[in-house]
Amino acid sequence: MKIATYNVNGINGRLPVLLQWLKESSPDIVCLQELKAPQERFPIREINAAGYEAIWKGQKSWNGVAILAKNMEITEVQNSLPGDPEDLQSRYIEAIIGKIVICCLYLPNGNPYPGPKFDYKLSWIKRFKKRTQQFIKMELPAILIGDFNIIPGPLDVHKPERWENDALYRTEVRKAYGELQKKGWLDSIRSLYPDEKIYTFWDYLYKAYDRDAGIRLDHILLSPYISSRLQSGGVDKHVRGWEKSSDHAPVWIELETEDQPV
Amino acid sequence: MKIATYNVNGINGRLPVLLQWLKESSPDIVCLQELKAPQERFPIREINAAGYEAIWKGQKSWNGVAILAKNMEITEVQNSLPGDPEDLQSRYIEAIIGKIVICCLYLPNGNPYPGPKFDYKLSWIKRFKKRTQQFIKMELPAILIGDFNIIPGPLDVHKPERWENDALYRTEVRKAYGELQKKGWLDSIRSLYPDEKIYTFWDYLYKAYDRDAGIRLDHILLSPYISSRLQSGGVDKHVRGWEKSSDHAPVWIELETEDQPV
DNA sequence: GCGAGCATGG
DNA sequence: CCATGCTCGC
Repeated sequence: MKIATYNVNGINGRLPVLLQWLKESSPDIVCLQELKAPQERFPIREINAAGYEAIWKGQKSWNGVAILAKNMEITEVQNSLPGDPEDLQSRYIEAIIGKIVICCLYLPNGNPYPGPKFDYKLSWIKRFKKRTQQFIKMELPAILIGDFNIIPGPLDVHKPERWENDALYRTEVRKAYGELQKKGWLDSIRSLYPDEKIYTFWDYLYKAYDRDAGIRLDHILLSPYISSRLQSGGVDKHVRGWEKSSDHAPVWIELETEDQPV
Repeated sequence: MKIATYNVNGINGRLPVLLQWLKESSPDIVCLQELKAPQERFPIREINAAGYEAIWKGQKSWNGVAILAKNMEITEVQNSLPGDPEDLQSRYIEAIIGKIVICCLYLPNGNPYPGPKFDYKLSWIKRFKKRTQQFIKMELPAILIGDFNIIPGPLDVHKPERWENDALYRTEVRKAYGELQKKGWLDSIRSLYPDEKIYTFWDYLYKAYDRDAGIRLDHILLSPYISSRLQSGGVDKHVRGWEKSSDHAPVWIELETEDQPV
């Protein structure tokens, strides 16, 4: 089973690219971030026509997340991150698909540091950790997947020194990312490629993609009750080079299907 | 020789459509209106690549006119309508191409009526008539071509009654258009099709093109010293139906070449 | 650089 | 309905 995440940076402007990628990549489950469209302007007809069911949480202009699945029922569990009823940003949607909990997230960017946006990022992470701990306690096969807006370490950034005081690389958020792993969450892509520079985002500015001046922000974390099923994974880097592409590239993993011989 | 006019409604947004039409229609001389681009953002490279030389007068956001020619030298004579140095709108450009004077115009819309915009339209027309009289007096082969923002008569509008108090159809402007003809200027398209409903513009709103609820605004007027060479003409109406088309359609005529037997 | 809204003009 | 140019966020 192939599971992917793609920060589309505008679902409607990105539709041709998204459909092209779905066609060539054929993932079973896809998490999307930065829809940048209100609930009623999600292109459900075109997504259906491409063979996918979907749930989504839209928002005008900003944020917005969705979960797509091919030939599988999607049971929505949450369409916002629990823990703060005043938080109206559409950054989290959670579903059960074929016994797996899928948590699709678009974690706040947090820049500029320091400031209220960074504080919001930290409090969002705190609420998120609380939620993820519930899956650990319940011993559930669960996947945390999406744009974390966290650069985990020096292998995940072209020039680490340029990012020291950036909210994506601050020690506080990298520490939080490390703590998730201590709790048992496996960074699937890094576990498959422990020593390589890997990026999932290249800025539109300064010809960042041409220079391969990227960062790794999009992650797929596996709970201990599913991580043994990890078989392969990667970044569809070439998609970033397409005409009218997002500034992110899709990231994917393959999981062994449950009823396969061990 | 084929001479055409096309109100492109944004030269840069319209470039694919314009190039497609140039390719299929292959006019020798083309007048464009509503470039909606400043002088430095006219896509001269792409126009050259399509086989055309060009002169143009740009303006940020609004107006803007150009003259294109294939395999002919363009000698710019005016890049604004004489008679009012305070008028900064880019609505007129005049050139000599192969002994013919080409006056490319984008006459003010004039709505709402009554008001200062309508007054501006009338004073623009007055200055324009003065200029055109000079060509008559000099007995020159000259062509007045472009978006006149004048509906000449009831054959040129789907529902005349809806336009009675519109600046495009007011008696003042229709009278001015009639006076041009009395001075010898031939409405080439109307002279070829004296009895037909002919439109060159269909509003983007209310599915005007589907309903054929159009108006005729784009005209090609010939001085007495060239009008005998008129052979054919028409409206490339189908272009209005293309994806991402302008709200106007191109209008063209064919002139007998000078050295042909009479 | 490139989304998305909004204002403005037609 | 559409094009431009502005602001904003990343």
